[in-house]
Amino acid sequence: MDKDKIDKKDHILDVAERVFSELGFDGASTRTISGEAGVNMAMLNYYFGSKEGLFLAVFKRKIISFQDLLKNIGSDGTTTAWNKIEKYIELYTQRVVTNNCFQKLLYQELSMQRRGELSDQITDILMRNVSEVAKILQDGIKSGEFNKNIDVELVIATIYGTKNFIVNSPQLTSKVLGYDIQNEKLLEEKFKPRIQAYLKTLLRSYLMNEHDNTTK
Amino acid sequence: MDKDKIDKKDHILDVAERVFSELGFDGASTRTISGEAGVNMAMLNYYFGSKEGLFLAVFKRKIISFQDLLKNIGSDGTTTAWNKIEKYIELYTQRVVTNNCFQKLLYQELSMQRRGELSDQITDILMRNVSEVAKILQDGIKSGEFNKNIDVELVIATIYGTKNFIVNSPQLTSKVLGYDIQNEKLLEEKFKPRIQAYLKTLLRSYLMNEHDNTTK
DNA sequence: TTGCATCAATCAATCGATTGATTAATTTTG
DNA sequence: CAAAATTAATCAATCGATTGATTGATGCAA
Repeated sequence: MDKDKIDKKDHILDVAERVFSELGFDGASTRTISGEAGVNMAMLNYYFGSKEGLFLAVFKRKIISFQDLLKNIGSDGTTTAWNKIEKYIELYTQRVVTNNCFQKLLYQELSMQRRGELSDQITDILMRNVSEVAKILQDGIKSGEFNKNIDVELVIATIYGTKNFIVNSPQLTSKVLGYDIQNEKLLEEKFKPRIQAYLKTLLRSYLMNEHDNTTK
Repeated sequence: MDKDKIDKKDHILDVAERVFSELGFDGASTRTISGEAGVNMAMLNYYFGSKEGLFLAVFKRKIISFQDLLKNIGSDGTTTAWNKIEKYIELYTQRVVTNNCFQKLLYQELSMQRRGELSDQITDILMRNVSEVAKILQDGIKSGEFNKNIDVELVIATIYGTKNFIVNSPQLTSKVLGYDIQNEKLLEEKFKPRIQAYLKTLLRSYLMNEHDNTTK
């Protein structure tokens, strides 16, 4: 049945996403992926053409959900810039919790500039996210809600970077934080509220308190 | 002569550092490294035991000098905690500018948890850096210099994460910042002063301004 | 319905290439 | 000479990919 075929492809993509996330593109062999997915090696090439084709398929499937989520952010005209930032932090951290394997894979791949076409696609999509946040910040400056001297671009680097550091080096951060970042339950119950509260306090301090930031 | 041997080893390490940085651990074959270094393949194993040993040697050479510098900052009893943080930011960003290829490699490797022993060793060494900063922060809290509600561990994640985000996804951040992060001259002249000023302002706001951070 | 053809799906087996590592022979050095 | 350094050649292992054979389901003709 056609449904079975789609389910199987989807299952392979699920497994591939996890294995790629854990081992990277090079480290994840087609044998490992097919083995863990419970399918014959040849099926990967049969369905996706090549290892790289499989990798791209994993990404494209996710990319679609990216773009849908994007539309709900920043378009609300009835609230303050700070409320938008808070809302964004909440949405963003939630997505990290539920997709942290993929998030890791995403920035892993982005940091290896090999496979140029793919890197360009990822960059373009992430740029839309970035532009959205930048717009919120700039609106907040214009309205006087935020300090006029803030470094918009580096604030964005802090939001994404703080999260990435934790997600992409779980071995290190688990040691630093004192609990296992890779445990889903702990991630949801302990990490999520903590980083949400932290990012809100950190950004409110920087964006809304008085300080001189003459150099830029 | 003994000096020649050390020089040759050092030359291999130089080349290996560059090739690893460009291609990652997996992508860099021992043949490529030995070829570009102009030595026989077997010399890598002769000197460093294995590919992993070579990688570790590259890593250790880089990290040791930095750790000495860091310890000197932390142990200075004549200055404030904030001055130590400022000093650390300066030292750290300088390090990133002159070693950004290696910095990228470092966190690339850390984000792949494969090669357990290697990851563990990297984690241990980085933990020493982290602990040093944590100690400065905690001392600042005790002395009343910093807000008592700050999230020490996540502040560290912000310092390292902000930098990593920029260094590890240069394609994206170059677009965001408007200039090429991979250009050494621009990195030194534009990026370094900018991120130094930003991190100082950001952290001073969070660490020293009044704010409630009840949730943690 | 029966018999035949078609086609996607799946499999074990194997391909050539490349990997990191090792050997044994050779050269250099002290 | 003896030890250390260096080499070419080769090792077994693994990689991604491809092959030809087989399966089972489907459609169609008689």
